Amino acid sequence: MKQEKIPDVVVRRLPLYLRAVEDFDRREHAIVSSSQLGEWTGLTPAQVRKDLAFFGEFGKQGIGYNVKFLHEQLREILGLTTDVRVGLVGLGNLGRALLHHNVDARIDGSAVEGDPARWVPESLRIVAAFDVDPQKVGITYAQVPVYHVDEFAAKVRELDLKIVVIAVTPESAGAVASECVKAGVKAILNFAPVKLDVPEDVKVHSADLTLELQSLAFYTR
Amino acid sequence: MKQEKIPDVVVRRLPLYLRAVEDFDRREHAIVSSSQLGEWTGLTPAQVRKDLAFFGEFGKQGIGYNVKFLHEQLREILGLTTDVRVGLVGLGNLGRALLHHNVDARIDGSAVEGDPARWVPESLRIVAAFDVDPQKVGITYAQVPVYHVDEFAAKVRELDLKIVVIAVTPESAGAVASECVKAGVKAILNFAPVKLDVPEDVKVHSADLTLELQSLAFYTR
DNA sequence: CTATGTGAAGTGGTTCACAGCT
DNA sequence: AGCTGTGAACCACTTCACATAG
Repeated sequence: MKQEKIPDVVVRRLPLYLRAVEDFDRREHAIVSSSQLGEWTGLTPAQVRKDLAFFGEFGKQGIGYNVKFLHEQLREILGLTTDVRVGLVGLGNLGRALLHHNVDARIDGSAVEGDPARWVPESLRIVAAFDVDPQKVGITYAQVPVYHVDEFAAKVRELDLKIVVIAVTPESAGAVASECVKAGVKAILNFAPVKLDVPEDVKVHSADLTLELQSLAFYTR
Repeated sequence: MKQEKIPDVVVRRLPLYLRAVEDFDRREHAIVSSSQLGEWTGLTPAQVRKDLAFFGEFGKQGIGYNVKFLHEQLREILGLTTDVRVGLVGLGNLGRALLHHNVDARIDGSAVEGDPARWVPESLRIVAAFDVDPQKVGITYAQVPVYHVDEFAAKVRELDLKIVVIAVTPESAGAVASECVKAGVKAILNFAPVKLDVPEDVKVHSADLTLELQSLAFYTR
């Protein structure tokens, strides 16, 4: 292991490994091999090993990886061992659906089979929502308090929001992103169909439905 | 230009170019250069040129690209010049939000500034939804008829659905994907947090909220 | 004999740089 | 002079293959 910069592609695969390991844990495997993880995730065993090697030597040669140990390590690496508090801006249809998703995953949590709670670990949770609509401000939606966007900066600090989900109109998304940057938020999940201009040290992942559909359209001809 | 296989990364950027060109068109530019497109999309001019060169010689040396012509070519390439009919399986919170999104983008369509309709061209539209809940089957939600999943295969053929959006529970997603494959669907947008096993010739794009959030969490430590 | 960790080789996508057209 | 199209150089990630440990 060398503590160099971790490629983004690798970081994007980590949650996949986490999910795989949780599944093996649930199925009571004590040990997993890189081949098994590769099978599960659809990646090559070599890639699994290389990726994990960025962060340490988690396996035993000739044996494989201890499931519980690797699970803990991955949570550690991803920063999921402590609470990661998430804010949501924009309570339109999408924003509300995301809030429902947020609680649903928690409520059916203790349920059997497929156990959705596993997919949204306790540590990663939307704890505050923001909107401009006076009708929405002040209420509690899906167990999450809704504040006016004017309070955004203050609440980011007060609640120590680490990630912000942007689910507003394309026209407002840029302004919201600026607010995030000003407030010191380093990670943004953007659902608005616009490119957000942010400093290098702020990570933006975009979930742009239209872009996805349009590129899929290419493969239908 | 050489009619080789187009890399997936390139295909994923095409909708971005389309969006950029639409914006330049809206702002009444007759010509764009690869630098301008690069600026808009956040890519290098060289990459823009290389990408477009996969499909033909659309520009004029010393001049740039004709906006209207490039727009038309991109729509052609993406297969958006004819209707692309989309089906949605799963009418939970997320599915319903997607349907609203579907109409909203259309209704405010003629509005000014930022013009959301541009982001969801007429040609790409959810025209049928499916669920198992008898309460939902038979109604029309957000102007889209809701059928029972039992009718899925039949409706895919009847309505010529080209893309299917999966917004069901992780437990059912696999089965729905199989149905898609059987019905000949070649493109799937999957919102369920599971890996779908499909043949090579079927494209799956996954929009996995939890994966995105978890990988973002990495950058917050 | 099994499976990790890792240099070395390979692959594929990006950037450079320039010929050629306007 | 300005800008495209493209071979060549470059770079980054992936896969191979093997020394090493159990």
